Amino acid sequence: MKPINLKKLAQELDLSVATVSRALNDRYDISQATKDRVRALANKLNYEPNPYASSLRRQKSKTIGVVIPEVANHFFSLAINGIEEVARSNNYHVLIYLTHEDYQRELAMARLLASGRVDGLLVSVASESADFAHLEFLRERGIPIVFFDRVYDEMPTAKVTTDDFESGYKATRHLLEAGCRHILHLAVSQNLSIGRRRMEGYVQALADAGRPYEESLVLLARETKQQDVIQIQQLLEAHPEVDGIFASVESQAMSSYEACRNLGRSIPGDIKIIGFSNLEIAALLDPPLTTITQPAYSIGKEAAKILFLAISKNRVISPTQSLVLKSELVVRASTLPAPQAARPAYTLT
Amino acid sequence: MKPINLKKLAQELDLSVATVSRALNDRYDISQATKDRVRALANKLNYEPNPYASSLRRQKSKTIGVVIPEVANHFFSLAINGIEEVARSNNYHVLIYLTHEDYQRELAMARLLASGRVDGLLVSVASESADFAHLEFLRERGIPIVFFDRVYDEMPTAKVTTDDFESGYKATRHLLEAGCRHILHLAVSQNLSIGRRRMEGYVQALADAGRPYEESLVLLARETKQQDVIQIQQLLEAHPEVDGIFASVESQAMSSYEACRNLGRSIPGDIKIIGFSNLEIAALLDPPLTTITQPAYSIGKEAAKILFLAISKNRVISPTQSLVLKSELVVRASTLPAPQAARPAYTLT
DNA sequence: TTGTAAGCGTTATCAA
DNA sequence: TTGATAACGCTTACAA
Repeated sequence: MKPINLKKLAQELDLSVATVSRALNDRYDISQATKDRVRALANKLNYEPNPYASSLRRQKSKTIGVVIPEVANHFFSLAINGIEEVARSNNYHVLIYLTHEDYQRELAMARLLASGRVDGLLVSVASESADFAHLEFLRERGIPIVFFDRVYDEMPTAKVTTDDFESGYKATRHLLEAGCRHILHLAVSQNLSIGRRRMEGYVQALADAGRPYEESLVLLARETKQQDVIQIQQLLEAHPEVDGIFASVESQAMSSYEACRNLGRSIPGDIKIIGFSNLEIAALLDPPLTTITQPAYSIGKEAAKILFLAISKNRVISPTQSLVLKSELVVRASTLPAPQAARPAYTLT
Repeated sequence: MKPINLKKLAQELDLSVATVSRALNDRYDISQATKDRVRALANKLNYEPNPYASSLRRQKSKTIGVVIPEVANHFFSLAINGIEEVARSNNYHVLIYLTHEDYQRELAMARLLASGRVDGLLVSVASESADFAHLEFLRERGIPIVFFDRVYDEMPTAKVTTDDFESGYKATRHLLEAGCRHILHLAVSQNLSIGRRRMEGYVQALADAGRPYEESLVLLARETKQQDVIQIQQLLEAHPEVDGIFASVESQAMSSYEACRNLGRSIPGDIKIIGFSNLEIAALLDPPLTTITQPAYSIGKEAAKILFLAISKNRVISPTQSLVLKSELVVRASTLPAPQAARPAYTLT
């Protein structure tokens, strides 16, 4: 069954297509009587306007795009929740694109979005991406872009991030205060500014504590989780002095748990671990994981709000609209300082 | 800067719009020479066709919709991964709609999708939904629908599910074999066939073991996680005989852990727990959680494949294309039978 | 092999 | 207050 269109409604009502269109759009120049008649029939026949005809004519897609590295990740799925919420309340639709951290895919997606498919874009860039001409191109085409979390610093637009330097600093200082002397940093790609900032926080905290920064104690994520685990194990064996791990990526904290388990190192007895994470169940891990938790839902929501402000006002987004939200340090047993408390009773909070 | 369109290309090349269009679509009736000329300029100017004009004319949106209850849930985010993979390889775009288990939202979304916005739909219905007229309506409008996991049984289309009866049975029998006598079932809404099937498996396993089915030992999920925890605690206090929990919903297993912890019940000493879950870190929980794990990525992928078969062949989907994939029982410490092994050494696998 | 023109369904402009 | 008509950018008969 073909969908109803304006023409059919118009025929049925013995009105012109234009009048029907205006009635449905509640224009001032149509009489209440006809509006009522038109709406009644439209409802009865379940008329729904063809979005593409409308988009073509209005040059508005009523759609935004969300480009993220990954969706099977609590941070991004919470962010999507926030984004979807705002989009829905603006009667917008959401197209999802996953880059899987692959620059080529990000490039291909940018191409596809260049011709009006979306009215705006929320982007968290792939860690592989070093060149951003594809995003510049979209901006030149007039598509507003708001970055969140993994931002492309140089573009003069709004970015919603967290206090990554402070978080890296806090995390490292927390480990130092818990008695760690040799802290392994499982870092985010240094292509990304969040990676560099967290790293800077780490380095600064070490310096402030009079501890040396050792390049050999920094690892980047590999392709697969299994490779991460192996990589961490090898480093822990080569550097038995390591007594703390700061994971800047959620999955790396989990890999660290596995590596420690495989090597028979106790947490937090032998090694203390802190990780960036949005997993609700961090508290249920063995041992409960101390986390830096980002306000992922809010990040998505605020980024979307900024985007819709630009879309609705038809204005360029200014970098001054950028937002830096605060992450939270949630201390749990994986960084417990006292050796005698290495295995807290299960019934403790 | 306005995007380039066919007209501009045509002017520049001194060709007609039609010829340019045909050249770009690689039609047989255009000479290689012009094809080359056209493509060269299109590339140079970064021409990208307007998708909505094309959709309008071809009556094809090159877009599918995914309607799911929630994205911040490992099962669904893995399924999306599978879906996105297949969509991308078919050069399709993916619109995401989250119902948050709310029937009204599902209804509103169905309306929006009724007029050609998508060429097909992948749906996992909200647990609140009892009436499915909105989905029937979409089908009548000629939009192919494939259900996955949370299916609407009565519609004659393909459904991709897992062996829910068997899984419910296996989970319950596993608890019984581990020595449980009174098993609490944290069930999925009985509106949903997966809810009913898992329940039937639970009931059958009890019957086969000569155990009675007690209605009071079945709970449904509440609005919030906190409510779930409280509800479970209350039941455990009212029914101190409960020594096993079968959670048909991932989050309910976590709530059970919290409830047990709050009440000082040891797992698996006092209470053994098994849960449907796609969390990779089930093994890192305290204690590691025994799970029924669904092949979420494959479910998404297979459902999408069926949908694209229908879209590309322009054929109706037959219920006979339905697929039932197998879930896996992964035994871990949360259901360890022997009391002396209630707290396995940390270094054990 | 290429051009002309119609049409997809909607909205905007102008006239009545 | 309503109607006729053009236009959004693309594809496709049909003509040349």
